Amino acid sequence: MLQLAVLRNNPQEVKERLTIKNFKDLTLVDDIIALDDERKKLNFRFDETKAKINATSKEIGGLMAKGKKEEAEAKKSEVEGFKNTLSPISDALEKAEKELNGLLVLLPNLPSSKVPKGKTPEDNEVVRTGGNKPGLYAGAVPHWELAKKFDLIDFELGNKITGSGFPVYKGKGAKLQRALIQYFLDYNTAAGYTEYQPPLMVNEASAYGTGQLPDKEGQMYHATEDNFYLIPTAEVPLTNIYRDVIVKEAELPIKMTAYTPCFRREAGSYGKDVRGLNRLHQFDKVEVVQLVHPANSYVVLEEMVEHVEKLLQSLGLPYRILRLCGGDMSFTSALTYDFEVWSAAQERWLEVSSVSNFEAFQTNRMKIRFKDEGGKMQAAHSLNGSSLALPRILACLLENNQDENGIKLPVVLQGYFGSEMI
RNA sequence: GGUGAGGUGGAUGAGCGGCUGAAAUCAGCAGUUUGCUAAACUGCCGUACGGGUUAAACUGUACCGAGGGUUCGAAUCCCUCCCUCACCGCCA
Repeated sequence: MLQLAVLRNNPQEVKERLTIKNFKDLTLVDDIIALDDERKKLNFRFDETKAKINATSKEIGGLMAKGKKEEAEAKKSEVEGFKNTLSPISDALEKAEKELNGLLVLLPNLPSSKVPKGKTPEDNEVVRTGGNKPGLYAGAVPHWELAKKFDLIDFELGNKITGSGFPVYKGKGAKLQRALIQYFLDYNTAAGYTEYQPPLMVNEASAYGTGQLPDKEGQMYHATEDNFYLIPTAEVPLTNIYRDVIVKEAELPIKMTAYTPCFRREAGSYGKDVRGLNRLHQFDKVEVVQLVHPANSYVVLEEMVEHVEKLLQSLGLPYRILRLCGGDMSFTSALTYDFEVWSAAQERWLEVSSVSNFEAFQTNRMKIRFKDEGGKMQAAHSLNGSSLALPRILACLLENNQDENGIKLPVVLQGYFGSEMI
């Protein structure tokens, strides 16, 4: 949620930046400011009237104590009058506040100045690439066939137990998952992130806090009986750890990491896009989240990008880093880098990580704040990134490293997995 | 799931329906003094939205788990919900 002050101080600039994000409904900005003016007026009148009521009520107390009943009764009817004028003001104020909030959450975050203009994924900017695309041997096949050949993943079994998009990992496949998770977490904690094991379901307030609600209601699994949502990413519980918390300036940056399964209903496409591990309803991911001082957030963003990049390098996967254009960015982000790895047998890039700076968009809504040196309350900035999403990493590891003898694992995983080859 | 107790400021913990935005203690911050890995004393020490000011000062309103209600007036009474603790039941 954008800060009202930002809109009020510079509505023209806000509109220009929203346009970069391909946001069309610019009159919303003016509507919000007008509504806020209205709210202020009502608020003033409300306070004024309430002050009279409070003062008069106090007098009544004094009069009663002195036994001056008649005067007290007169005051009572006076208060009665104030209350009658108050109630329409109070209703209007409540309505204005609700409307204001309702409109405010419709505005996406402003893109940072680095965001390229553009509307579609084609307009994303390739920042850099790394690694080499492997030349595959003649018998190379896509990962879903490798999964079957080596008995690593049973997709049909998942269909039976739950439904499509819920694969069953078994044997070496299951162990490789565990190895990847362990490696990723160790890599993150070595970089100073504190490991967490958060709940996999969150309440409404948490889903609202990170911006999944009200925006993406249909994309989350909803346990209606208890009104809990299955987390679509560890970002939700991790960031919410600090919801409504005023931290000390010296505590920043706060660095958190967690492995969790992620659940996404993903109303979506069919065919080759969702084949095998490409897109799932349940998948594993290790996430990193940082809460930082606003002055540092863009430096930290670059650090996080580098952090994820080195992780990909250590796995020996060819990758590219994209700076997302305005039209392809998420609602909440100010600047996002996507990481894609090359799936050699499918001959396509697969997104495996997304690293974003949200500036104060999430923290403003969640009230994650700190007191600066001048004693002023400020919203911290929040960032997060995947390090990494497992399924597509697994797909690329299998496809890119296959040869006549099997599948060779990168050195960094061998210790965790217990052998060099599948 | 059942029964009972309870949810107050960073923490502990008071709080007859008006004098309580909230005692006290601890922690924290600033200063004074004695002086030296510290003690004593003094002051400050919640958040949000307004008014006001060049900026302060000053000032209004709201908030004592959440939402309703009673009342001239509610942290204090009533209702609903949420959560915590204890005991019982069930159980990995």
